[in-house]
Amino acid sequence: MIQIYLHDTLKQRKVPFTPIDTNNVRIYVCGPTVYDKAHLGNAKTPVVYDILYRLLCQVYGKEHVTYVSNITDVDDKILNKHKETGKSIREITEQTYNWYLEDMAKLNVLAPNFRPRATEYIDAMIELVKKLLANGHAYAAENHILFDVDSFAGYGTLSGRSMKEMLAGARIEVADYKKNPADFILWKPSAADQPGWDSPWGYGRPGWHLECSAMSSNLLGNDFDIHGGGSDLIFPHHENELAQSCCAFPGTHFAHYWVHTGMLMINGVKMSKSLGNFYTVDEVLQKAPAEALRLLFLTTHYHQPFNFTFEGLQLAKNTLDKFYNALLKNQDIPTDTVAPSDKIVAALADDLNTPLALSYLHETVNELNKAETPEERRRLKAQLLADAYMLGLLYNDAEKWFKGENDDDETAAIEALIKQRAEAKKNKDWATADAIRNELKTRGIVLEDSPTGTTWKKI
RNA sequence: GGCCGGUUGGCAGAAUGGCUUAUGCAGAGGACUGCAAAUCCUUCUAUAUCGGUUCAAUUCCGGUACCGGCCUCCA
Repeated sequence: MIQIYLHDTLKQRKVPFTPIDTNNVRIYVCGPTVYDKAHLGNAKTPVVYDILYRLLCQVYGKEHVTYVSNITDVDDKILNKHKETGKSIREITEQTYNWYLEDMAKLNVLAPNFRPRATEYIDAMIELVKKLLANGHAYAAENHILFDVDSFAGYGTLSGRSMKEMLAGARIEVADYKKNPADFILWKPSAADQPGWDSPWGYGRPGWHLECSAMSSNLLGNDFDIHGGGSDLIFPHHENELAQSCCAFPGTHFAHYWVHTGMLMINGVKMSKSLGNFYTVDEVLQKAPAEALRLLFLTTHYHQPFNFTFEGLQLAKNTLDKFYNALLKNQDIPTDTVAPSDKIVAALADDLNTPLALSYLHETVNELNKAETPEERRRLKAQLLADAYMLGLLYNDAEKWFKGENDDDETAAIEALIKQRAEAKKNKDWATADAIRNELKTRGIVLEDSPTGTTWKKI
């Protein structure tokens, strides 16, 4: 069994990955807060973990991997959206959730085993707060329940900062009822017109970090293998999850490996809602197929910041044109199901080196283009598709990739013109032949002549 | 201010204590083609900077510069 290496945030270096139980490898990834259409950053992270999921399935077997990715559907941003638009909370979260699922499907992200929603785990969260109060890690102040940071010696280890450092440059406005400025909210009161649930501490709602602790322990157990998310979640979100989970379940370690993805940048600046420099997945997909966006995400190592440009998106599209062109030329070759190549698996096992894996894909495509015998083509085509599957690529039909969804009339019209041109070519009437080709080109259709005839593609 | 990460050719982006530093795009030349397109072949260009360790560093260590992230909601 191949050894997987991952960059662990806790150890701040690449380490060999050893699951707690190879029969049930468990991974939890923080999903989006559903209050608005997903932006590119919201899409990049699930694409990265989709690769990790595919790798874990390949190495340990699909039935031995449990992948959980949550949906945050209780949050003040949703509340604000409700105030702005007048739409009900339920309407906002349902709609946004469905948009998110559509985006994920377009990006060929495999469904996790569970997509738990925070509102379905309120009882579990209340239980967690009770435990923390009972064992002295939480306290009540002015109707809030707060986590007592000083009660957990390990606080700050994940994000690699000491309490002193955090306070040094802190810009937080500190509520005066906090014993320590870093104490964070486990449960807060809701006004009558705000969403809330009855609890031992009155009508209220959970603090942000609580849901992931509750859902991970319910679905994966108190100790599980990998916890993932964007690097902007390291502090305070993951630090706080870690603290409250370890304190609620003494003797457990919560996640054994922490994996974080680099931020998506626009013109060298982190893309974020608060800065307003963001693109939604939706609007980007108006300009290129989803697969091009997926491939673009994989051209940079996940741990690095990723700079998004529309030029890059176009290059990714061109790369896929090259790949699909090779598949198109070998359409008639039967597709065998084979295992992914050792090289691809090794590249991904080395902390998800997707750029290296992509370079192998290029090599295979080049070999396929050069292959002379049907046996060779058959072998290389199968290899290419198996390798591409590990990256979640080449999931489209080659012919559809180039021709799109056309109605029969359009197709017939194009083919009639190609037939006319073939006649002209036969008579060496190059002027007519070129005129037809140019006419089609203005309609975005490119012709390719070959010894066996002429094929067409949409650009 | 504190903590963390980065700096590889025209661009994107891997890898590596020494041998030819991938891969893709772009550029140059060629094959194929009626001409194209697609494809194939050949080819030019890079390790921020200054020190240290070493027989040998782009790679390890330290300083400097620049860039970015986190420290507040964020994937």
